[in-house]
Amino acid sequence: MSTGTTLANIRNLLHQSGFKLTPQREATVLVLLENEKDHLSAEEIYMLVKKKSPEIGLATVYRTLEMLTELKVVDKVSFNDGLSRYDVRKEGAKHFHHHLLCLECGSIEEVEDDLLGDVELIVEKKYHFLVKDHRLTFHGICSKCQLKKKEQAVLDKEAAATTLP
Amino acid sequence: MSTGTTLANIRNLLHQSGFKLTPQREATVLVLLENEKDHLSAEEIYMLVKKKSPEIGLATVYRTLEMLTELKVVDKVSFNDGLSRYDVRKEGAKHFHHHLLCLECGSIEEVEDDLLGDVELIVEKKYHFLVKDHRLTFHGICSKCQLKKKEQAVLDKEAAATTLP
DNA sequence: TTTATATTAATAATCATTATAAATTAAAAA
DNA sequence: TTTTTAATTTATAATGATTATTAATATAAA
Ligand SMILES: [Mn+2]
Ligand SMILES: [Mn+2]
Ligand SMILES: [Zn+2]
Ligand SMILES: [Zn+2]
Repeated sequence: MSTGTTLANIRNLLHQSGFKLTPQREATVLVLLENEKDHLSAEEIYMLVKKKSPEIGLATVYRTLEMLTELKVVDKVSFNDGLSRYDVRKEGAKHFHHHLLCLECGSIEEVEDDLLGDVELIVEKKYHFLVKDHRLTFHGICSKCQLKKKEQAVLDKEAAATTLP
Repeated sequence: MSTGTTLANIRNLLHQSGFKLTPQREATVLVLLENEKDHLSAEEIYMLVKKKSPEIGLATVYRTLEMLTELKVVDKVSFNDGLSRYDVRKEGAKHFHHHLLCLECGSIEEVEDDLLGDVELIVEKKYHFLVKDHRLTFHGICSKCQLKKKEQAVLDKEAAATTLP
């Protein structure tokens, strides 16, 4: 059902680049693939990998993530919360997807649409900058939190109506 | 000559929010204004502030930066180099400007153009996400480094022509 | 002036990440 | 197969950025 990145693909990519897919690396890759919608930190990945391979070391996870970032299997992203998070790059997608970060609940939604084509052209023409990649995150309020706020506003109004005559 | 943020503006803003502009805070704000094109880290700001007020403490700089971020006087940004950088928000500009990060030389160029209007509309319509702010950074090769690369390619070709007959 | 509050400096503590060194594993050579 | 070499890993120490703590100082209120 998925056109996405598979373990076999990644194994080939590593071999082509002169690396081997050790059991530790395989366990790390599997955790990433099993959670591809998430944006896990190194520590979170480490905890999940330990369930499969309890003997793995944190430094190995960091080294593996660095390698996977180098090979563009994952993208390292930062949402201004003081640590790096890792995002599996979709196999088909030429461009990196975008993010919607909710300022209320902290949720992160993914946007796969290719929205920056025109913008990149402007940047290349006007600034003579050769674009290779991008990072785009919108900060705002997710639909759930907008609803919650509306409901709260209704409750507040009712409460005001009963206390003040 | 500048429609930008001034010390007086910031003093007012602090007072409105119930803070005072202490000498330490003033020194920190001045350093930020004197380097508004840069993207200084807390440590770099601390070093510059120490020239004006050698007795200032690093924690005070951090606290001041946190306050200024809260008041939207500065934006806290991260370029995946492991630390936070601070960017003075232009007074007039409603939207946060964009960045061009060169993967060769590490330089950061600013893009003031409002490029995301249409994109934000799509996000609001399709994802029902209420956009408040954004972060957009392009990764690529700056014009200088493109030139350097071209020149190097010419030199390489010449060298190959003289060694191999 | 006395008292309360805000702010600061100095420093310790924490958290994420990287470096180091010894041990283990896998590949290559003999 | 044994020996040697290189790659990889684990455990742990070190580092670097940021945050928390605490006692001192400055400012405002009573
Ligand atoms: Mn993502
Ligand atoms: Mn900037
Ligand atoms: Zn939300
Ligand atoms: Zn460059």
